[in-house]
Amino acid sequence: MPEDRAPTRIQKKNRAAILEAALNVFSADGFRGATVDQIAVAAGLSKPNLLYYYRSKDAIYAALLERLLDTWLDPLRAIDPDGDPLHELLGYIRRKLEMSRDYPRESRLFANEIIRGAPHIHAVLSTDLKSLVDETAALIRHWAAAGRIAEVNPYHLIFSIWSLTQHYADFDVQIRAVLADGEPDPYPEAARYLDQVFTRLLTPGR
Amino acid sequence: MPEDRAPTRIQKKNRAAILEAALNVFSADGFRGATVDQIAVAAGLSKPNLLYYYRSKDAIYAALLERLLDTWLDPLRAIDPDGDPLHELLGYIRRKLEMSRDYPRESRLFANEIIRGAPHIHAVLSTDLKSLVDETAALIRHWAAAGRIAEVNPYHLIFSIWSLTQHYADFDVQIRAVLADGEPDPYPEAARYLDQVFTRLLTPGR
DNA sequence: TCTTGATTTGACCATCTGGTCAAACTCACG
DNA sequence: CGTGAGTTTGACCAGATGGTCAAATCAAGA
Repeated sequence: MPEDRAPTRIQKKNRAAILEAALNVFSADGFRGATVDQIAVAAGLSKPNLLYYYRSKDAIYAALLERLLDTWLDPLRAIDPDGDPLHELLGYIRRKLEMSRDYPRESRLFANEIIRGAPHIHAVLSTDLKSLVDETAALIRHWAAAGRIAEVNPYHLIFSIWSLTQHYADFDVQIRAVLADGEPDPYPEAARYLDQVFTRLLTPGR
Repeated sequence: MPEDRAPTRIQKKNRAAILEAALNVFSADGFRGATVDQIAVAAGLSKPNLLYYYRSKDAIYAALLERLLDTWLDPLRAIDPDGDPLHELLGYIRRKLEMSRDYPRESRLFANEIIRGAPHIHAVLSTDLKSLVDETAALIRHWAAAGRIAEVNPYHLIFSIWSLTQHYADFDVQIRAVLADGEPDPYPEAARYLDQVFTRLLTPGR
């Protein structure tokens, strides 16, 4: 599988199928819990065939993480420094919550990686992620200094947004077990609740 | 290993050592990632010796989860229905955050179990946990109806408390990677931030 | 001290798992 | 159609892993 040449039609198709299958398997069973055979079957390939496209289990996992990291941070990058602060932040929260709803596998994949100590992406966290968060924190601080939102610790604000939104994907079973009686879909109410929380937190003036 | 007779001194000592070692290993590597040998070594026993005390890897894991579940829910049970609502809820939040700080292994163990779909404790979630949450939700609703705290969805309030506090244990590496510059211990600031969030959310009267 | 049940262990096993390899097959293009 | 690169596979391997077992060792009460 020459990596310098342009990928053939079959390469594109199979690589895509492998990553899709790997996302299913890794997010459900974790890195150690997943087996190459499982991924191969899910991708509709034999094990040696899969290893023809990715050298190793590690390589699949690494490719998957890399491809997803950008998508995952896009909502944060989409905050407009020139927009209305409260509107921008509530919009970010809404987008993150929608990502939990629409991409729970991705959320669980990252959660698992971080819980394990981020062995594969620690470098990215303390460089790319850190700078992105530093920038956003500066922006939030600037907004607060101008009196346009309340004074809050910008880093912990960001952590709390990540935590609250991703919780609905990562702890889905627990949430559904507790809410078993009523509405089966927790997301509409979650959206209302988070809006309430952050509106009350961020609205300036006592 | 007679299970009906009273445990001997050696049984007590070794079972405790095994559970302590298993907590380390399972919380760091997950169920599939952990090996019986690893746990045995960490407990200072040979593998067959360990399997003399617990029939299987599954049995160790089950015993560990069972022993921890109660401890984990104690702070919720400690809420006093006759106390001051805001004080009780902020106290619960503080206790949960302290548990994240002092028992991160337990937090990660549960997080891992839930993310995997709670295969071992799903029954407990939809019975014991659910009733405990239902009770607390009723209490919160009652407080809100009496105008003593703001009107909030009590279930999502509880979810948000779990989410925000456990985040500091489960996503520790990420938090420290992002905060790398300043104070190495995020907990004091986290406590202040969470206090601010929930005080603003719950204080009644717009 | 003797005896009996509790404890410990070395050797072993079946299965699973990540990965290899040579050979076979397929596809696109001249 | 012929050909060479790209693709697929059955057979295989070494190491890891959960678990077993008979035999050896130890602890404590009679």
